[in-house]
Parts: sequence; C-alpha cells; structure tokens
Amino acid sequence: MNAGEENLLKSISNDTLLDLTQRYGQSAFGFGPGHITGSPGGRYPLTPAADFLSGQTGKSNESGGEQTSDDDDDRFDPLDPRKRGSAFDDDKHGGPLSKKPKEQRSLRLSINARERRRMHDLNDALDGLRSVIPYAHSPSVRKLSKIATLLLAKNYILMQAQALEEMRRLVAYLNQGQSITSPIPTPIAPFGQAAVYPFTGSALATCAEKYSGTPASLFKQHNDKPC
DNA sequence: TAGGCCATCTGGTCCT
DNA sequence: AGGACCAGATGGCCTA
Repeated sequence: MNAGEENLLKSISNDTLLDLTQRYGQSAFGFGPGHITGSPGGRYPLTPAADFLSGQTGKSNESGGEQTSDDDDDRFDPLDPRKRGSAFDDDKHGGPLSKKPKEQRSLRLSINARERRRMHDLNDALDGLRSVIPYAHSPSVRKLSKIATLLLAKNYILMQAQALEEMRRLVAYLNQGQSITSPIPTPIAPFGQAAVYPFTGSALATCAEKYSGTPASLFKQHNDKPC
C-alpha cells in the first residue's frame, strides 16, 4: 500500500470505513497502480446498439430536450470491440428482442438510449463532484470510484461545516473581548452531528492550518485523533 | 483467477 | 402516453 492509499483510507470515518471494507473491500476506495484516469477504452465505449441508435433514432435523442445527445457520440469509441449486455447479444444473435415487432424494438432502443443518457449525465455529475473534492488529481492516480467519491464528498461537506462553525465561534469569542488564553467553550456541533466531530476549540489552531483545502485535512476529518 | 468496478440492457413503477 | 427513476442481470476490463 502506497502513501496515497493510506491517506485516502484515513479520510474515511471509522464507521464508514468499516462499512466500506465489509461491503466492498479496500478496492472500494479506487486505488491501484496503472489505472489512469481517462485510460484507453474510455468510459463510454460504443455499443453496436448505440451505433444503431445514433443513426436510426437520433431524432428521439433530441426530443428529450437534453444537451447530451452529441456528447454521447463523442464518448464512444468505435474501435472498442467490447460487447455489452445480454439483451444485445440476444438481439445480435436473433434473440428475443429481434423477434419483437419492429415498433416494439424501436421503442425499446429509444428507452435504452434515454437510460444511457441519464446514466451519462449522472456520471458527468460525479465527475464534477470529483473535480471539487480535494484529493490527488494526478494522472498517475486512479480515479475515485463512485462510492468513494460520494463518501469523500460527504466527509468534505461535514469537515467544511465544522470548520465554519469553529471559525464562527472563534470570531464570537474574540468579539467578546475575552482573553485568548481562557478555555474556549466546547462547541456545539452543527446539524446535530456532535458524535462525528472530534474537534474542539482547543484544537482549532492546529486544525486551521490543515483546513487549507489539502487532501490531508479531508482525509483526517473523521479519525479518532483530531487533525 | 477472483473480485471490484463499470456500462448497458431491461422491466417495473411512479410521475406529469 | 411518455419520460424519469430504480434495481437486477449481464458481461467486459482491470488489478492483486
């Protein structure tokens, strides 16, 4: 395990980490050498069905009022020989789909295309989320998996909320003109999440440095030890 | 080779 | 009726 993996593993709260490792194992965190973002093959290989649809039912794609109809084609790799779902195989080899009336088949393909666009939009949103999460975006680092992206985003939001609350309390404290050396009252955790906020005001000084948007600050948010 | 992750297809359900 | 959303199934790619 390299340093990057360790850092990311530290980012997950204990309960979340336990849950993740139980459900998905450590690979749920999306690390592994050699897996590079934007690796060959792309995320959206061209399926023969999609190819068919782009030529046959492009009109229905536009009818959805979404802006992604062109994007879909851009993502596809016509050279990718990968085959997709069983239904397509059935279709290709004269399966159930090909036995359906032409109208039904057309409708099914249209529905498939819509679903594909929907999932692409969802993935675009996830990419947007990844882009604002402070983790290593280096090409040599594997892209965060979907589940890891969501969990890190949750941690990041909680961390930011807590940092904001700490800052507010500090400002309020300073405005009162009290001595900085007197103990700062135990902060009330925002959003009723006291159990997941290990920080106290006394830890603010050391934590503040690490709230600079670096991955480490996010990674350690929910560790037992503050910062 | 097993397991993780992912894209796609599909049928069902709900909503407008 | 048509579209959005969802979950299950399936199969490919990649890594340990």
